[in-house]
Amino acid sequence: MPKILTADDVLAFRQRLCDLALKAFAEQGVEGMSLRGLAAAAGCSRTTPYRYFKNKADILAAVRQSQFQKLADVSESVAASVASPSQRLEALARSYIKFAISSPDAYRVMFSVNQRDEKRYPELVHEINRSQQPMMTAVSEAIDSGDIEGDPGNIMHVLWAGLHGIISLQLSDKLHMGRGFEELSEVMIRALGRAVASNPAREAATHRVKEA
Amino acid sequence: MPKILTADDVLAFRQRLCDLALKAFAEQGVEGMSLRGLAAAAGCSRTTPYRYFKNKADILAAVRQSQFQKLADVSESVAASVASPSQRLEALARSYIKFAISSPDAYRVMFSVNQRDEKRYPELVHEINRSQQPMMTAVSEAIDSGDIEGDPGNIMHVLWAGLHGIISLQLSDKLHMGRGFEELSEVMIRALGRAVASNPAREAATHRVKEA
DNA sequence: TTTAATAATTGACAGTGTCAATTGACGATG
DNA sequence: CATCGTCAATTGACACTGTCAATTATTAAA
Repeated sequence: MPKILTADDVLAFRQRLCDLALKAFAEQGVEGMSLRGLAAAAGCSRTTPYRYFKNKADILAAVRQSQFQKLADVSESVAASVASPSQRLEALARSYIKFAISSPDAYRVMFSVNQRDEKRYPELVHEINRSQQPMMTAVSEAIDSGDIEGDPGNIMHVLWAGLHGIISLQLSDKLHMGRGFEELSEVMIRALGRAVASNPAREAATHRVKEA
Repeated sequence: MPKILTADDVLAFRQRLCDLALKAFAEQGVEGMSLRGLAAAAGCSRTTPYRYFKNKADILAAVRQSQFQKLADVSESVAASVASPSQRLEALARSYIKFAISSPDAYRVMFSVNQRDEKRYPELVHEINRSQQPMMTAVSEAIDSGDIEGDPGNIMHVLWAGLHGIISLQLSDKLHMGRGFEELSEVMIRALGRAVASNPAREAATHRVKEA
């Protein structure tokens, strides 16, 4: 162990702890993710992590930030590869779903965790925003091109809400039937696309569940 | 304190503890909801709750069961008051949203809580199912009447996923703009209605749901 | 080699969930 | 009325946890 930690050493150990934390979270939930257990798994003493993180909440925030960063990266990459705003929206939705399903524990730690004082971690907030921006931009462009009408933030949130809802269902095993999830994803994606494409002002005050 | 506890006494104390638990959860989250704090608030000693509940998880399950029971009751009541399946679906969606928004803490404890081994609490599972059944029934009836086509469970889940997504957004303060939530709710409700009513088989051969 | 800085460890404390042993209250019984 | 036996309630205790202060170990600089 060197006397002076290089910045790389610090980052490496932080990343190592984050990986162990995610694994512990996946296996035993937030409760089971104990600092002492983490330290033991890392092969160091109990309080060593305190030199790299302020406290337990700090570690959790770092874990979440790291995962949101991954999601942001892949989203930006997907967004850069599709020109048409509407097709880009669909591609983003699919990659979002793929990300969640292929890393269920990451998705869980990102969203199913106490986000009471999230704003105390500006870097985390930044990554969260960055992960949403590609979808936001696609919606804005669709609005500019006249395909959609409404507030970009709100529309983006509706899309995201639908995705999040169906992903949550899948991750908590509410969908038993094997290929139910793929079908539902398609239904949801198209339903939301249709919601975006419609003009609520025209249909005015009466809302219908069914339309002929 | 009487020597022999009547069944009513037991239920009363359980309910009392559940109320205190919900309050603690609302104020300090799951972590802050400590058994000792609960006991102190109830005016009894630390281990007295152990005579009424097996452990902490048991209390949480009871709290959630109690809330799901409320939701099931109001849903059944709403369902009984609307004959038309499609209108009933819409009414159920609105009452569902109203329930969540007027009791945000209850909603949070119902869904944003570690549901790892939920199946170990059959009564809780029963209330959860009961809370979903009115919507399920409405969807089934809509299918029987030919308005909709597809698997009732899956369609119900899509509806629920959308509602849950937008409610989650609202409860975590992601929607800043004052009346954003009402607008989004309307968009979501109509979008989902349209999803149910549409026939994707015509658009693409891979997925199906259908229209009137 | 000595020194000063800093990484890492250990000690300690308050707080938690939980079980075992103890105390306390009360209806039934002699 | 006094005693007993039962069950509710309390206290004691243990193994945990997060976290800070004090201590030790390590190593670059002098």
